[in-house]
Amino acid sequence: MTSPNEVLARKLKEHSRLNGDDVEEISKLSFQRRHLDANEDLIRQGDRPDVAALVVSGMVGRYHLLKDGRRQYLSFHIRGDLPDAQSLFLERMDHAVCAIGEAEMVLIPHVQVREAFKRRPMVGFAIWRETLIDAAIFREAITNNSSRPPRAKMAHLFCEIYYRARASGLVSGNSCDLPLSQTQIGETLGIAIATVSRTLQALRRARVIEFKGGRLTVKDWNSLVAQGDFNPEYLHLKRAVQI
Amino acid sequence: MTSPNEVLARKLKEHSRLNGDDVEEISKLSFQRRHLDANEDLIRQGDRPDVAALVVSGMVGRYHLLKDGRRQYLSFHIRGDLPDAQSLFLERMDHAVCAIGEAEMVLIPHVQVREAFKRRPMVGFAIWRETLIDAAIFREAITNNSSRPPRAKMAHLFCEIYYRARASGLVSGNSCDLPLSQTQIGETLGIAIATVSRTLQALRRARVIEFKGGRLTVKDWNSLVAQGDFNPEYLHLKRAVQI
DNA sequence: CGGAATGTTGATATGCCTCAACTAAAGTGG
DNA sequence: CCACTTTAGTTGAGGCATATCAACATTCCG
Repeated sequence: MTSPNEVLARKLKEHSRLNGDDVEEISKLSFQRRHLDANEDLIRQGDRPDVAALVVSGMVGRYHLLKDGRRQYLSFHIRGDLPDAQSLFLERMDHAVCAIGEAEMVLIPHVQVREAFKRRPMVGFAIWRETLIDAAIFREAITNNSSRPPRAKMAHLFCEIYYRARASGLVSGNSCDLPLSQTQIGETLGIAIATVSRTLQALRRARVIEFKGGRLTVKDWNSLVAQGDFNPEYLHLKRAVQI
Repeated sequence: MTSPNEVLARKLKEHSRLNGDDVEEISKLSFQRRHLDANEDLIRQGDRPDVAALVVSGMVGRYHLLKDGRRQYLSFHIRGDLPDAQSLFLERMDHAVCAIGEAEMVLIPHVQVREAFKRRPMVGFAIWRETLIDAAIFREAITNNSSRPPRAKMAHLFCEIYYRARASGLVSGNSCDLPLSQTQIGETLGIAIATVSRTLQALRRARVIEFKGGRLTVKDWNSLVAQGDFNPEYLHLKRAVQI
């Protein structure tokens, strides 16, 4: 059983060079565990957290709440991700974080993380880099949601989720967890649920993916990449992932 | 005439607390000047910059280049902004930066900035915060482009630009520079140029804004805010700006 | 002054949304 | 464990907003 500290160190190593002392510093972080039921909010818009959350298992999503109550999902996070790392330096949450399916989290006090930065600047830079990759993912979402037709949007979303899962060792065979509902996919890509349903069926019929029971199965990666115009460079991983 | 160092310090103070030593450290940064013609690229997708760019005057934009040659603009930057601060920790550019109208830039070597972080961690945290606010702006763009009709999108865009200009002291009377073409507005919001033209006219007819000659004039701020569902909290400024 | 870039306008087409009715699956309590 | 309720997904019909296309007007700039 890997500890949350190891989970974090492993994730940071996907993009950053950490030496023994850095990993040692990470291993000293203490934390509190937190279980999330499906759909439960971890943080709400306007909150002022004093802990940083780390995903240990399951999936969480970030979202904006609109005036009329609708949601706009912004990103999804898996094991090793820090979905609210920004709260280290931005007081108030400008968005919320909720569980997609059940999730196990770990909460690390901000003060501890800042102490770690002082002793080991590389740890700070690695987490900074993590937040910069987040930003790159947001940029890609702008492009995806603004300039591609529904089928390409969806293909791109699946590519990103699958690729990141793969990089984190969460793909088995050719499938990974993805406990999103079709409604949530619509709220992510800015398309109506009816369109989500029909587009999914088209992708299924074309034998590109399978998606049911909260799992995504990729049957034809090359086709999915082509249809989503997916180029993983924006994820800034140290080494390209083999799929 | 304010120096680029002062421009940067002033900007960072919009969201971060810096003491005399921090400002002193910023004032020691040396740099190279760079003029950009309208539409000239500063950096391209794939580049590996070893300097960080600071906008001294004018406006620059970040954009993705799509397979078919179209552009998706991601954000716009004014005096004091660091449009490629991320390059401090992400080697390769996943997007390009170009001038919107003419712009004066200053290029600060990465090594110098990193030295400043070592001596004055608060300077590093302030720039980190700056990149986190960037990310918040990207998130807002996801929501804007994905879940609002054209008129609201455009109103929101104008709100953000005007509000940020105001915070940086770049509004005179009730107008600020905005040298975007209608084509570029379309490439920002993901709407066709014909729609941009018609929507602009609607906003003009409603006496909400004026937009010509590269300047944006806000005639009815409250109406613009209402139509764009604009809430400036995501900009994370220390104090709300009076408009 | 002439040419290119930018913006305007109208006509037409269509992709996606909306709505509604239905089916299937999942969760709940007796 | 089954009946019932709720939630999630599917399907079709229809309308509308926005894209597309094309012609024209205007502004900018050399």
